[in-house]
Amino acid sequence: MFQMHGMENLDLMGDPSGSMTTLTPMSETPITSSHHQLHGSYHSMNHMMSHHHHGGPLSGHTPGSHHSAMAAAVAAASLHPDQDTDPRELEAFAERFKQRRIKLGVTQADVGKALANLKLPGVGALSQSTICRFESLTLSHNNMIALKPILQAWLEEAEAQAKNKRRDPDAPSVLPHGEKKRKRTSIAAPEKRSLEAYFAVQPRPSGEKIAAIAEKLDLKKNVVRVWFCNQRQKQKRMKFAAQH
DNA sequence: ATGCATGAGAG
DNA sequence: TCTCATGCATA
Repeated sequence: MFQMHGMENLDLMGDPSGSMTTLTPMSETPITSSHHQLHGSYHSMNHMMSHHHHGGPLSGHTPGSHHSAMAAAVAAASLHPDQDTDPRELEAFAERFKQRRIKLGVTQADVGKALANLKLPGVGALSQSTICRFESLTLSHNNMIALKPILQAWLEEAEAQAKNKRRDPDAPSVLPHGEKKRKRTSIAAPEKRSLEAYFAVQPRPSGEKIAAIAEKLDLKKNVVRVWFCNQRQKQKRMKFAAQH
């Protein structure tokens, strides 16, 4: 149970040129998102709607002069860096968040949608995936820090309204019909094991190595490239980060 | 809950 | 090309 699949005699591991590539210590300002999109009609809408995160509105300054409710959140985030960037604090908050969210009878998807209603500058809706990942700490440290004040703002708002026993029967979504759906490639277990073996010795293979691996495993080069990218991202997620 | 994918931004 | 934030699709 340890088959080194397609690693036979392919010199994919040797790296004479010492291509250690970058070791970026996160020099940018990856704060949060700004995108609104509900359901995917990924047909012709796929390259125009998508997302548009990064360098988001929360990246350091408030465009224009529109601080309001978020000013508090932003202030909190910058006035107590220690507390807000502390992995344990994040972990504690994530747990509290989830518990209170459930107490309110709100789903992860609901929270994501509700964020858009908070009208915080540059803060739109988020997906169920992201809320789930926040709660389970499976986001990067920076991402957790960026999302915390936003989710905290939502939580406070939601609990305030819960007291007033507010209820809003929102209209169920009407899924746009018959649009092409994105298909998810599934990498078979044997191939995945090989990829993991390669990754263990070379997490950042060059384009040529990727091509070689792809051919060996009979996978699209892009699939292999993306697999490595996602694998690297995984390594950086809080859960496995040796920070706590 | 998580696998594979997209796209903006930065080299 | 890579990273990073994020999401659709699916198990």
